[in-house]
Amino acid sequence: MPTKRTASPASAPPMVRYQQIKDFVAGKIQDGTWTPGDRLPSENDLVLQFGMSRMTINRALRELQEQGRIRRVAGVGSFVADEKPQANLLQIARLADDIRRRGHDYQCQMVTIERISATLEVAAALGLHTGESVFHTVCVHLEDDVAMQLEDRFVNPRMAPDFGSQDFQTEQPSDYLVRTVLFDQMEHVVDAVLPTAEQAALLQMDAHQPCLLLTRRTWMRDVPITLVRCLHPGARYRLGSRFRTDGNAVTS
Amino acid sequence: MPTKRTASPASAPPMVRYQQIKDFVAGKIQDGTWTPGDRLPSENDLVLQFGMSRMTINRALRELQEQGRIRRVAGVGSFVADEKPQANLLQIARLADDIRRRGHDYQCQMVTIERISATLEVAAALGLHTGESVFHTVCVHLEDDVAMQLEDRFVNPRMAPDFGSQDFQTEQPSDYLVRTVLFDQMEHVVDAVLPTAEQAALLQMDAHQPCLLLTRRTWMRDVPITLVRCLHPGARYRLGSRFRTDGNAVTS
DNA sequence: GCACAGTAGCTGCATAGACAAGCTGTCTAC
DNA sequence: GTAGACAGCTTGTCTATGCAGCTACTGTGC
Repeated sequence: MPTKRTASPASAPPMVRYQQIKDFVAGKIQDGTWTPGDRLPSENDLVLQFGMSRMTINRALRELQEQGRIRRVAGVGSFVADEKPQANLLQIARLADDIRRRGHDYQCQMVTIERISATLEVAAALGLHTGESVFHTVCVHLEDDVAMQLEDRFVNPRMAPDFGSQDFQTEQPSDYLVRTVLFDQMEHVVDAVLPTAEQAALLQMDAHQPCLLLTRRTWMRDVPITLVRCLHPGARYRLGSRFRTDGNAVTS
Repeated sequence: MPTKRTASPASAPPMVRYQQIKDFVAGKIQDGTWTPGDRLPSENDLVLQFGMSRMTINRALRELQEQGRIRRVAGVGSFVADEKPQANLLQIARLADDIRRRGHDYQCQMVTIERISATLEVAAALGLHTGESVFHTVCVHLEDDVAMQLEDRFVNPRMAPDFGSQDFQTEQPSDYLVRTVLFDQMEHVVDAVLPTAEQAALLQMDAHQPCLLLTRRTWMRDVPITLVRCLHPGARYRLGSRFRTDGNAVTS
């Protein structure tokens, strides 16, 4: 069959074929259809299913492996990787998992759940106009009853319209967003700051001790999704990353 | 011509063909034969030069682009990327360049250059025995005469035996190391701390204001090269990174 | 001198086929 | 029953070729 490039409407991204496969697989993983350890269809299965060349399928899966989303073993197959979505960068994705992995008790205290008018700063960060309505949550993450993080989150209602009607006693805001909203871009900024008196109280710490402030923003196709400010007592938390210059994360 | 895979001796890495091209190009960049902005041979040039298929050349160059080593423009050509070795992560590589890029004045004050016996902590970080000799430098980096970073560095003399005999008035320790010692692995840890009185004095800051402490270690083939502790006044400096989940760095 | 169309060269993507190499389960010879 | 050979499936790599889309240059007509 001769190559027949599907003409791409100006509205949508070009969507080259290997990207379609990447999105297909990433979507299955994202929505939970395929879970860590599951076996993916073989390259030849996907060739038959999508009618593409094996080289195209191969490129898609190879890039997914480079991103750490899947694991491939020659002679065996491809499998959904164990979850560490952003392990390549600062390992912040899952404070809760991190705490549990160390064998400690994790708890989350919701402090605030509300819908407010965006301040100038929040509006700018989320690409909205000042005064537009945004979701706002505040919660404290505890390790063995010691406060590790004060999470202050703003969510663009255009990207997560049902955010306000969730029960955040059973599921954390971050887990809900990860589960329901895909993102393709992320920004981290790290500051060292002193907490306000109120923040220090919520974190059960001395207001004169320094904190790490991690500000994270995420986007999908250049549309902002969420702005989170995570405040960590400096004495209790640090950020780290280790990697090889060839781009592969260090496994140890 | 039929495919004729060159048998790989057990001693050497497999050296698949696209990797040969990657090494060839990376080597030319590393040794300075090709400098940032230089145009690479076109894919077809390399096809002729190496006698490989264009798809093989294409894969090599595409992966080099994903690593940020080269820049490719459809219809124009491939070029050596402007140097930012670790731009994918925290953008810490070159404080001096960063300051100059913002159009400000940069200066470096050497505070200490010495050879000392490794403390327990330093020995552990550099994989040496306590009491072994290590190089130690301290310097302050200034932006428009304002202290931005206090750099406290320990260097493994096995990896950089001539480090002690350099003239650090003309070249910074970090530049000398980047120029002479390759590394293939790097670790970053970020803390929020209060400076000691001595540190605060060197940084011309209030000792009660928080600092970002960035601790970086580098390795070559699992042998530690250097341990650096960079202390930044929290009010004057922040760390940031932005990236796409498809692995490509965000250009803006 | 200038605007514009044509063209050559480059990267980006896709294909079909082939061989290599690793793993697993089966089947046979003993 | 067990050890070893083998077939079959998987991923990894490479080739030769083609088209599409982009950019820079060049020559032509005015």
